[in-house]
Amino acid sequence: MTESPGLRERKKRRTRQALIEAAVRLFERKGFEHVTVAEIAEAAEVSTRTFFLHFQTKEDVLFANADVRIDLALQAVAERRAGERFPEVLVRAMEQMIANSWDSDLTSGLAALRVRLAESAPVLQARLSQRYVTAQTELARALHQAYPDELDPVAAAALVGAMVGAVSAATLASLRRGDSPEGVRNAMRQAVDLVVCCRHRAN
Amino acid sequence: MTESPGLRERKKRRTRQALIEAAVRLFERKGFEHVTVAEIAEAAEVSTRTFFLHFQTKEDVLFANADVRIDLALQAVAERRAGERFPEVLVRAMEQMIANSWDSDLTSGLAALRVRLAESAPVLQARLSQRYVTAQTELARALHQAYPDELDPVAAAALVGAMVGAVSAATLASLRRGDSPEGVRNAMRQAVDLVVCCRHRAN
DNA sequence: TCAATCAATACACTCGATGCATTAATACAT
DNA sequence: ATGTATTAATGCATCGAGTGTATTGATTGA
Repeated sequence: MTESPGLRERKKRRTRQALIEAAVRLFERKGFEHVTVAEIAEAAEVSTRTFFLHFQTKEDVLFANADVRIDLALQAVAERRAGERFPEVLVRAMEQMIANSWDSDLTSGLAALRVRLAESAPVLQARLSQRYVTAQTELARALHQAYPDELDPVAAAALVGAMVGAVSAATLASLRRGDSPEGVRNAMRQAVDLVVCCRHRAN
Repeated sequence: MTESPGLRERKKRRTRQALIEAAVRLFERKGFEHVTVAEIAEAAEVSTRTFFLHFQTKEDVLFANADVRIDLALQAVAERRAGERFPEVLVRAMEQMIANSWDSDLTSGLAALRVRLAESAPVLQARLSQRYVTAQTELARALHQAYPDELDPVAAAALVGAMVGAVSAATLASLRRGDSPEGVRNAMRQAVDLVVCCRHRAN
């Protein structure tokens, strides 16, 4: 499937990975605000300018590869089956995002780190929040376009907002409480169930 | 009620107001990113340093006096009547916030301006999102403390997240669509109704 | 082996934000 | 009225994030 990436591309990915690991290590030790981009670059043995070649901002290094999650949700909407109603589609989209969170950020502890760091770094907290709202917005637009007759833009936004809002708030609360990855995933799933009101499902 | 503020205090408020008005005017004309703090200060005829004496960041000037809204919601929870259940309390809290939005930000067009500016200014978009999430978090904690036996922290977060998520998403969508203040308020109210599921109310 | 591409670098610069010392106007007590 | 304490506002120096631009040097493909 993937054409072998070539030496240049491999080296690029290596420096990117080195930057991420250096950043995470330094953030863990000293906190987000007390680490400069220059430090990160030095620890990764590249120039400061190179950091900004890979990441738009200092925060972005903590959200590397996280955009995939939104794409998964959009894909779930795009690949809906013929007669499927939008509540089910929305739930499937959320399940995709939850599964991906589990695989990439929850088990690795990255999600927990982000929330911990955000406690004391307003910029990071803002960026974290923005990601949820952006996901909401894009998912709402996709859902509106998939069901244009039944969901006007505002109704779609409200529906998706309730869902994503519940899940994100539950996730944050669970992470802040220090729950295990399994606990966080349970919190996410229960939030989904809460919004789907009267429908119960097996544990 | 309010002890006459005194000359010093009045002057302070005047410079604050001058900064706000200068900032809004410049942002409207040139966009958020293309206005420097130095420009704002110059337009308000104060020094750059003075700007940061009144506002923590360049974004904050667009959210002046907006923290009152969260306090109103918290107050609604604190002043709940004896036998009241949490769904009603939450709805009342939301109605407080909606009413305050209407009075201060919606009719003045400030809310619309913020959303318009946020389109092209990532920092501003992040800050805007952060405000919603912060409101969620604080309201959830208040509700949990008000009903500690019936709502554990995560459940409260999910419930409040659904409500605030729905309202904020609907608000954003409505503002982006260019709705009138009345239209936006309607969108907010419908979002509340959506979350309260099966309960209908008069227009 | 030559030319094209592109990741990484160096350097200069803008701008947001903070610390600190100073000024001058207001507030307050005698 | 007069002296003293506050404190809003200022000036100056500095840090750190982020960008524009030109350059170097290693990979790529012919």
